[in-house]
Amino acid sequence: MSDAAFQSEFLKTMQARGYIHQITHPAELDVAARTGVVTAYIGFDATASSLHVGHLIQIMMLRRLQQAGHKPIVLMGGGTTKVGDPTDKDGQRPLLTDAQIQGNISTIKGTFQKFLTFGDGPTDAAMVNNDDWLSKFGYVQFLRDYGVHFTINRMLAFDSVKNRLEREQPMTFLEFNYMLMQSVDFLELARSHGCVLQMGGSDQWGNIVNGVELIRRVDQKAAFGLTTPLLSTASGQKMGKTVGGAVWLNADMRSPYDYWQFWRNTEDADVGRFLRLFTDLPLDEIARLEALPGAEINDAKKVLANEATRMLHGADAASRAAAGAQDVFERGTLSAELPVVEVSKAEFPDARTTATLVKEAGLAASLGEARKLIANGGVAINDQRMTTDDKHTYDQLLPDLQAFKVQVGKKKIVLVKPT
RNA sequence: GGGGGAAUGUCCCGAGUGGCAAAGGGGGGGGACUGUAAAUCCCCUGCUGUAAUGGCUUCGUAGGUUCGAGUCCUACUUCCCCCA
Repeated sequence: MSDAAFQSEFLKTMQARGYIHQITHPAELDVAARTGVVTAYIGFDATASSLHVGHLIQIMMLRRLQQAGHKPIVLMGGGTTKVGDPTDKDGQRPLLTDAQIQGNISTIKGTFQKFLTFGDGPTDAAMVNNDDWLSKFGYVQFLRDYGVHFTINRMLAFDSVKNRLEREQPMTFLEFNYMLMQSVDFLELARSHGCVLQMGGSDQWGNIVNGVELIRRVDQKAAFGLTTPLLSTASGQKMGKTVGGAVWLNADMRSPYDYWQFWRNTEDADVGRFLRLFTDLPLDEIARLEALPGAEINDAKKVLANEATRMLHGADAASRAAAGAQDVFERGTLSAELPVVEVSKAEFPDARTTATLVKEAGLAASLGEARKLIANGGVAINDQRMTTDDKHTYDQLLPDLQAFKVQVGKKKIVLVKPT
């Protein structure tokens, strides 16, 4: 992919900021993006009630597209989610009910409004749901209209299928059809919206190429595919997994404070890359930030955290998160941004033990785990490191908050408030 | 329809053929060193618990043999491979 000299603003930006892994017809796409409005889409399946940071690079691509004067389409996979994408999976996942899928779509939708401008204008973003067309096909009609264009020989060669077979993991016929459905999506959007480009993660390459070829073969129209590199951290971890599990984008599943923390904890070597991908800062400013020596790189991480949090949760939430972080980590004081867990005094009328507090704070799954943390020196109550499972009476509550400050490790702090 | 194999600590991979709470990895968690980073080193990783050579629950499911079963027997379930 050494398509060094792109002419279009869109592809130049995409290239410079590190979004491009593969493109199907780079030169042609470059011309299209330079001479007119390109309509492009990315599909998102509704497998959870929120998207997570793993989706963020895709969302940002749509944002870059719109910024460059083109038209983004968000495709909600209401129909494809019913089947389940087999890519990168060892086996069939439990199937979601229609109601679950509908629920997930409704809670996911809002995220896109933070990043894109929706409307009826020529470059306004649109949102569609592939259930609208996929669920209308009859089986025989679908096979006759689209099945004829796919050979099993070829489908078996795609990684998503091949890996399963090589690993001797079963792949059901249901999953096998996912690829066709995604190809039909692209064709449908090409016809109804003049969509010419599908983007996605590198694992979607096979699915995307199939759609491109379907359009070129059936409608003899230009169609393109573009994939992003697989995002991992510099030390090889899959991006987005942290102490608290997945990094959700919905505020009710991961607070702005925690979201800010996620970005603040970026590895040194990733700061520049993430600034380019996940903020709108100009490239020269990013170059300056990532060149900061030694511990000063922390300032770049704060900028990253501020910008990323602001884009998703708004300026107020971002500055509160930043101020909270300053209180907690730089001044060692309390912050209203810390999560609060309310517990009942009734069960323990006199006092709570350290282990009980840790468990109730949600920082340990069981009392045994909490005790191990204490034994390892990982627990502090009200900033006092605990080495034994002591009792804490309620007159030891922090006076201003009427709560215990429960800390596990360096970064996990919860206020436990008995009521 | 016939034959052969496989399911292990509910995150994953994977040893284990009568004494096993079950080797070893990975992942995860804690500590030390630092800069709320990485790398490195140490510890932990079934539940419960007066941290007891304690109790309880684990090796696909259900029974059986045995003082004792992940390990042996029977049936069943699911998956893989080969033959038809």
